[in-house]
Amino acid sequence: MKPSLNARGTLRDVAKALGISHTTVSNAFNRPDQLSPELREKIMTTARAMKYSGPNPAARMLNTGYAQTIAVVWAESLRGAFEDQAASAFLGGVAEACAERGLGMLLFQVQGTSPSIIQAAVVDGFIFYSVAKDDVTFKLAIERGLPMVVIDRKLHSRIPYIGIDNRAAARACAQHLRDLGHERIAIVSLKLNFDGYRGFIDEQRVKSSPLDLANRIKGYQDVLGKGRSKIPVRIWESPSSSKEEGRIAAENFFLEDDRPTAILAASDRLAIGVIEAARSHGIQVPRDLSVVGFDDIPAAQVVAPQLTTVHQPFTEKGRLAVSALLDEKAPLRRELPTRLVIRQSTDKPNLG
Amino acid sequence: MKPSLNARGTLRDVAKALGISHTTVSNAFNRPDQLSPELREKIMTTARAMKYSGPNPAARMLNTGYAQTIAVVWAESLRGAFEDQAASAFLGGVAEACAERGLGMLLFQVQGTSPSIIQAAVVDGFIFYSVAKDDVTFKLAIERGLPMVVIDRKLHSRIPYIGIDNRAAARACAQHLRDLGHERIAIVSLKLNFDGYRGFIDEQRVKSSPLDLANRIKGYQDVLGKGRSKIPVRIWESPSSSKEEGRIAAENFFLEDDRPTAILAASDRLAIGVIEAARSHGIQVPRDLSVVGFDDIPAAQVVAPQLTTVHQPFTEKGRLAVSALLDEKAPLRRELPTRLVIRQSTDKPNLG
DNA sequence: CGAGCCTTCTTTACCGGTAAAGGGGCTTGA
DNA sequence: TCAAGCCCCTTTACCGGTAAAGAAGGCTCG
Repeated sequence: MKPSLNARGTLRDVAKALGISHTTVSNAFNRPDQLSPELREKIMTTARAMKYSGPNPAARMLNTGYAQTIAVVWAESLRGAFEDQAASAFLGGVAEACAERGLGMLLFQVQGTSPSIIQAAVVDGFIFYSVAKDDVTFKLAIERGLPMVVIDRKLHSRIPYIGIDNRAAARACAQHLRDLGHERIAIVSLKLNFDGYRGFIDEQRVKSSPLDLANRIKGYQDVLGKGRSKIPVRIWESPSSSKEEGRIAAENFFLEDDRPTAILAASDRLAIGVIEAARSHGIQVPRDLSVVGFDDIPAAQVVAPQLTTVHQPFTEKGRLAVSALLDEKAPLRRELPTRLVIRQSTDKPNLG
Repeated sequence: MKPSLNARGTLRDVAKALGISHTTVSNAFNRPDQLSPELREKIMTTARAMKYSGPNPAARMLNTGYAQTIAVVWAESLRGAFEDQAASAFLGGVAEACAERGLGMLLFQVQGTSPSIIQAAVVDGFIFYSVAKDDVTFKLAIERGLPMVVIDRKLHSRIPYIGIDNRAAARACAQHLRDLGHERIAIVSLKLNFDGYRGFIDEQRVKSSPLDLANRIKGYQDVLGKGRSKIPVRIWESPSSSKEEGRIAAENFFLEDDRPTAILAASDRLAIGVIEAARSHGIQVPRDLSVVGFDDIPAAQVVAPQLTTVHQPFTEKGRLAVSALLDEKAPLRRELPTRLVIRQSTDKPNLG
């Protein structure tokens, strides 16, 4: 790619062509009230003729200090984010809020990219989505001293946080199953650490997880581990949120002697995978197996049976992230409400 | 938001603190081989101590001419794009290609935003997705003279275009239905013009459409309107691609005396809506009604029955868009291959 | 032993704008 | 009638860097 930015002449060229000061040309573009309408018209005409398309954004930014753009930094694969309806909904909210404010939205993928793009980003602020505390990118962004917001993870006491009360939401899921009468319940967790582990895990791993997502599992446990009968729960950890991972997890539960009558999945995508695995094993949902998801992505209403899940306001989360970044009076930490949506994938256990 | 960019001092401040030339500091960051390792180390330490986090991106860009960022300009609501798996897949491809090249990806929504953001965008090039020929944004971008690519629409003979052969793909869909023996076939079209029309349309509207999407309908017609028996086809136009619109379209076809035995939908989202409408009318797919989609979004495999549709390589499209923008040798116009994927939503017509 | 060269920095000239202050001519009002 | 004020435009000083050329000192090598 050739340096085509200055291929079209500059503000000064236009000024020279008209024999006027370059500041006047600048004013023609930025402060129409500072010059006569006639001259302004003449300038605009000349500019068009010379194919000058307006002030160089970089130069302008150098003066004003504003990029009119905010960055969204994505910890993992952006491509994966676009495939994930939950992530997409969040990004949609950010996009919407940006559009309303006339801002651009710059997307960065951390994984596999040089962290220096963070330093090179021409932006006014950063929104971090699911990055680790010790992420280089995060540190670099802090060093830049620009406004920041972190989503779903309380990374820093001085940096605004937006998330949900995962634990309470998860409790509602588990309670729902318990109310239905389930006693053999299994859990499919999302990743609890950065080691890419896949398999059965114990309570210790949940306790020591640095991720906020662990609160979902803790929430399940809050309900299942107390009351008249403590329910021994098997937990499977999936390294990522996808149908395939959900299927793998389910297969492993199905192998057991005492197959669970219900499965709590930490995301809808996992839950959908569980349902598919059940189908291919001839296990009927919800008759033989109840499944609860988390997130309430659009697909939750498309699968058969429609998924019982926790609705979380992803779009609103995105919108609030922008607000938290730009509005001085925005609160430092904010947790959005969630609600359990009971659809068709849960029912009383079939003990026949 | 306060102007926080220069809150941390500049390259010159660091130089002054060390009593050296500012160029040397610049070199410390950009050309380590131009100075002694010891001095570089000292500079970096001082910089860190002074909370100087590296060269100002805007200033750097002003010199180098590169923003290390490309823009994706979206004609309609970006929020809608994130909800649409087809659009998301494309964006995912762009994101992936950008990440590989260490570029940022700037997203713009045209709708409802001031077009001037195009002029203000600190970018090296533009990818336009489904914008109209007379879109102001598009014109402004041309004026800026930066590299451009247009997706799915041949807007300009000199600007690279990436798309698919909609007509041929659509022919394959129609042929599939015909091969199965269908004679009463209806079409649900995507928008053919910018007037927001919803309802039955005639052939004339298809012919006069300025959009490339019209070629899907033309492709259907190619097959249905020829051969031993011309099949009279009813066409419904939906203003946007969504389940709801598909449902509305289907409802209108179901009202007719001679209900179609098959429906060709111009997108999977429409097709899924059609299937849902059928279900709520007690019409079984594919026994009573065959449905063909277009795009092969992930949801096409999640719905029951799984959708017969045309697979198009969205992610690849995104990747190629970036390549077309940056690689000098990329072809000016390129059409990607598609293929008909036959799943469970189509069958022989039930004439019983 | 001195020319030539490399290493390591510095000087100077931009990049393409914006902002604040300045200045000439004309209107206004006491 | 003359100072004050306004309209329009210009001058000047930056914004925070990069790049090319220059200079001082030490090294190599014939």
